[in-house]
Amino acid sequence: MLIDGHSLAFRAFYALPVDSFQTHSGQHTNAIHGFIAMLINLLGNEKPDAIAVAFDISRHSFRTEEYPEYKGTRGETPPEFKGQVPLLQEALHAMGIRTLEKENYEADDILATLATRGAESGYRVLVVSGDRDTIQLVDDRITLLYPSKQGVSELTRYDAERVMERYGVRPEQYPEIAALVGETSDNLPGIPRVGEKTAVKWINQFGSLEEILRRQDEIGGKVGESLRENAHHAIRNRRLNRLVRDVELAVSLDELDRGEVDMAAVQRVFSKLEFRTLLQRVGKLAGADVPTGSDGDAPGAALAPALPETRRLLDEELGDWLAKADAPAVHLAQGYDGLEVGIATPDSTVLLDWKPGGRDYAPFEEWLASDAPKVFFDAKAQTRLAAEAGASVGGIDTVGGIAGDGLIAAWLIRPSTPEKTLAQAVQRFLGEEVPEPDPNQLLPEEDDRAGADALAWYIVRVHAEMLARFEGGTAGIYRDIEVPLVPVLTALENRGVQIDVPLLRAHEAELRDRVREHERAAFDAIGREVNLSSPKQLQEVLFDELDMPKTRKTQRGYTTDAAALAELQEKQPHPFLDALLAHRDVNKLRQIVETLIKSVRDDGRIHTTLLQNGASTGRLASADPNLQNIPVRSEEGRRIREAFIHAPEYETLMTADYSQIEMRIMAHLSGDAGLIEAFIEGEDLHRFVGARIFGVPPEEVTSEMRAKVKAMSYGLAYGLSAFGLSKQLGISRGEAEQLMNDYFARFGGVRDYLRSVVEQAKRDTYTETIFGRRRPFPDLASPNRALRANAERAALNAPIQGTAADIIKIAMARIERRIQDAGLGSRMLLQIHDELMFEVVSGEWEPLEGIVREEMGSAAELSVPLEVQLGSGPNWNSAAH
DNA sequence: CCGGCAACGTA
DNA sequence: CGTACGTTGCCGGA
Repeated sequence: MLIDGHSLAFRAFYALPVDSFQTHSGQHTNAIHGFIAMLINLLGNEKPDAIAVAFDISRHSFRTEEYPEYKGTRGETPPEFKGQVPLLQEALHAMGIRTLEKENYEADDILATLATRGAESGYRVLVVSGDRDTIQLVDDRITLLYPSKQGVSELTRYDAERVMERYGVRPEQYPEIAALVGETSDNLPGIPRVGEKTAVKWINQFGSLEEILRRQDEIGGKVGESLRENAHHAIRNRRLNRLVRDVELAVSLDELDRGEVDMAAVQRVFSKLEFRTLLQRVGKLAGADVPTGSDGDAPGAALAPALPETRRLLDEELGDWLAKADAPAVHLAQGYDGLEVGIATPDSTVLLDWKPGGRDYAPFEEWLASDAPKVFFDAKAQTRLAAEAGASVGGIDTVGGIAGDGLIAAWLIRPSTPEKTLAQAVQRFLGEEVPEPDPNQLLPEEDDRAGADALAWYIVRVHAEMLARFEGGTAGIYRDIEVPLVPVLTALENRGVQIDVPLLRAHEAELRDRVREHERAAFDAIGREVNLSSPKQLQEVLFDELDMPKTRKTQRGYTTDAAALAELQEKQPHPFLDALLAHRDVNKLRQIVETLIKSVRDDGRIHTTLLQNGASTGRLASADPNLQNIPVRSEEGRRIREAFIHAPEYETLMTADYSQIEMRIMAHLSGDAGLIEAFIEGEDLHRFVGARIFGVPPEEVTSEMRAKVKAMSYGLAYGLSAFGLSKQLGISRGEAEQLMNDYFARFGGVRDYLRSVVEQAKRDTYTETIFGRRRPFPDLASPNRALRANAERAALNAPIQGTAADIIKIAMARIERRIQDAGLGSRMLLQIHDELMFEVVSGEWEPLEGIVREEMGSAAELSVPLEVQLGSGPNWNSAAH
C-alpha cells in the first residue's frame, strides 16, 4: 500500500472543519485526524503487508525546472495546513509506517517507483492518491484507491476495468487524455475546445497521442485548427505528467513491511494531538488494550466484544428466547421480501425474516406489540416501517413496550449536536465502527453490511452505555418525559391534519396574481427587470443604481431585509421599495401555500414529522412540512390557517394553549413577588407590569406603553440588551436603558434570577430545567467574546424555554393516555410549542375539555397558576381565540 | 450537485 | 448587540 501523503492530508484538511479540530493550545489537527481515520480504515479493510507514505518536500521539482509555470496557479498553502504535516509524519512513525520524500521529485514519482518495483516483485499494489496522474499506474497488479466526492473516507477502487469504464481508455492512455485536455490545477493548459469526450474519441480513433499528432491534418473543423495551433501544449503536458518510475530511493521493499505499532509512542503523539477515539481505534487495530481517560470519547474497554453468531430461531425456540431476553434491542430493516428483524441482548442475537401477517409470525408479532420492554434506535421510524410493511395485530399498535430509544438518549446527552445515526452513536459511545452500509465503500464488490441482528446488538450495547452516562436529572427526563412521548408522536404523525385543498388552491392562484402585480410595479419603478429574490441583484439596484444609503453589513454585502428596507423607505422613499416589500410578503405566503398543497397526502391530510431530537432546549421541531411556523400575525397569513380543518366525521377543531407560559416560568423561577402577584391577580400581564413601571393605574396604561412592556418582558428571557430594545422599539438608547431600569426597579427578582442562571451555568458548565433537563454550555468558558456572549444568552433562555417544553410534553403523554382510557374518539393532532390541536367527535367536547384543562393545568406545580385557553371552530383560524 | 447564506415564517 | 427552530431561493465552488 502506497499512499500519497500530501494529497490525502490536503483533502482531509478541506473535508473537515478546521475549527472543530484544534488542541487546547490551538494546534490545528483536522488534516491529521482525517488522514489517520482513513488510514485506520484502510489498514483494517485491506490488511497490507507493507506500507509507505510519500510526501512532497517542496513545490520545487524537476518539473518546475523544466516548466516554471507548473502548478503556478496554486495559491499559498494555508498556514493551518503546513504545521500539520510534521505532526502527521510523527504519528505515522509511531504507528510503524515509513514516510518517504525525495528532493526534486514529487510524491507521485515515489509512488510510481515503488509501485513498479512492488509489482515486479510479485506484490499486489494499492496506490492511494487524490492525484489523477496516478491513474497511469493502474494495471493488473496495481490498483488505485481514489477519494470520491463524499470526502476522504470514501475511496473508489480503480482497477484497469474500472478506469476503462469511467474514462473510456486504458489506464496507460489516461495521461494522453489529460495531456490533450490540460490540467487547470497544475497550470497546464491543454488544447482549447478539447474536453474529455473529444480526447477519448481521438485516442480510440487513432490509438495514441503520438498518432493523433502525426495525423493532425486529418482532423477538421475548429477543433482541428485548435489542435494544430496548440499541439505543443499537449506534448509538454505529456512530458510533465509522465510519472518517474525509477527514482533512486534509499529504501528497499522489505524495509516497508508493516512495523510493530509502538503503542506507547502512539499514545504520546495522540495525546499531544488530543485524539482519544482514534487512539482506541489504533489500539484495536494493533490488538492492544488501551486505557481511556476519564472524559474520553470511548469507554474503558479498548477491545470490542465480538458479535455473537447469527442465529435463526423459530416457533417455541424463539418464544423461549423472547421470554428470557431482558429488554432486548429490536431493529427492523427492509428485506428482499418483507422485513429483516434483529433482536439482541449484549450476548445473544436472533435474526428472522418477517412477512407481516403471515401465520408463522404470530408469536413474534404479539411480542412486538405487547408491553414487553424493548429498546430501539429511532423507535418512531421503526414503528412506521413495521406499519408500512403491513404489520397489524387486531388493529392495535404494531409496536408496544418502547422502553428506550437510542436516538433520544444521545440527544439528551448532547442536545446541541446529537448523534443522529446508530453508527455515529456507536462510534462516540462505544468507540467501535458499525460496518458501513454504503456499497461505494472501500470494498464495493463485497457486501459487508451489518445485518439487522448485528445492528440490534450495537443498539442494546450503545443504549446501555448511554444510560450509564446520564447525569443529574437526565435519567428522569428520559424515563418520565421523553420515552413515554415516543408513541404519542408516532400517533400524531400518523393522524395528520385535514386540509381544505380547494381553498388553498384558490388562495394560491390569487397570491400568484398579486405576486405578478408587485413584480410588475417593482420593474416599472426602476425601468428594468431583476430577480427580486436575489439579494445580490437587489443590492445592485438599491446601492448602485438608486444610490440609497448603505444598510447593515452582511457577509455578502449589505442587507436587504425587511427592517432595513423600511428604514431606507424613511430616508429615501422610492416606489421600488414599496413594491419589493409587498412582493416579499405575498411571495412568501405563496411559497408557504404551495408547499402545503404539495404536502397533502392521498388521505387529504398533511402528516408532518415531529423531531424529538431537533432542538437543544428540549422543544420539538416539525419538518416536511414544518407546521410550527404557519403564519398567524397578519390577516393574510391567518387565511392560510383557514385551510386547516377537521375531517367530516369530526365536529370541530379544538386548540388549547398555555397563556404566557414562559413568563409564568420566569415568575416561578425568579420568585419575584411582583411578577407572581401579576399572575395571581389574573389581570392582563403587560398592563399590570406597565402600571408598575410607569406609575399609573392599570386602566391608564396606553397601548403604546403596553407594547413596550410586552417587548421588554419577552426580550428579557432571551438576553435582550438595551441596544436591542431601543432598536426594536425605535426609541433612543437612553430611553431603552431607562425603561429597563424602571422594570428592574419594580421586578428586581427577575434581574437577580437571570444573573444567577448565567453564574450557575458558568460554574457547572450546564443549565437545568425545573424537571432536570440539562444542556451543556462549553462556550461559556470560551476566550472568544462573541461566542461567550452568545452562550450566555442561550444559557439565560434554556431553563425557561426548556421547562415550558417539559411541561407540555408531560401534558401530551397524559392527555393521550386519558383519551384512550376514556374511550374517546377525539384525538390530538399537533403541538406548536405552547399549543395543542385536537379533532373533536360530536358530543365529546365536554369530556375532552375536562381532560385537556386538567392535564395541561396540572403538568407542573408552579408558584403561579398554569392558565389554559381553549378555542373551537371549523378551522385553525376560527379555533384560535 | 452540494452547501452556505440571506431572508423570513412560527413560539 | 434577543432564544429556539425549518424552508426557500440564490449563488459560488467542486
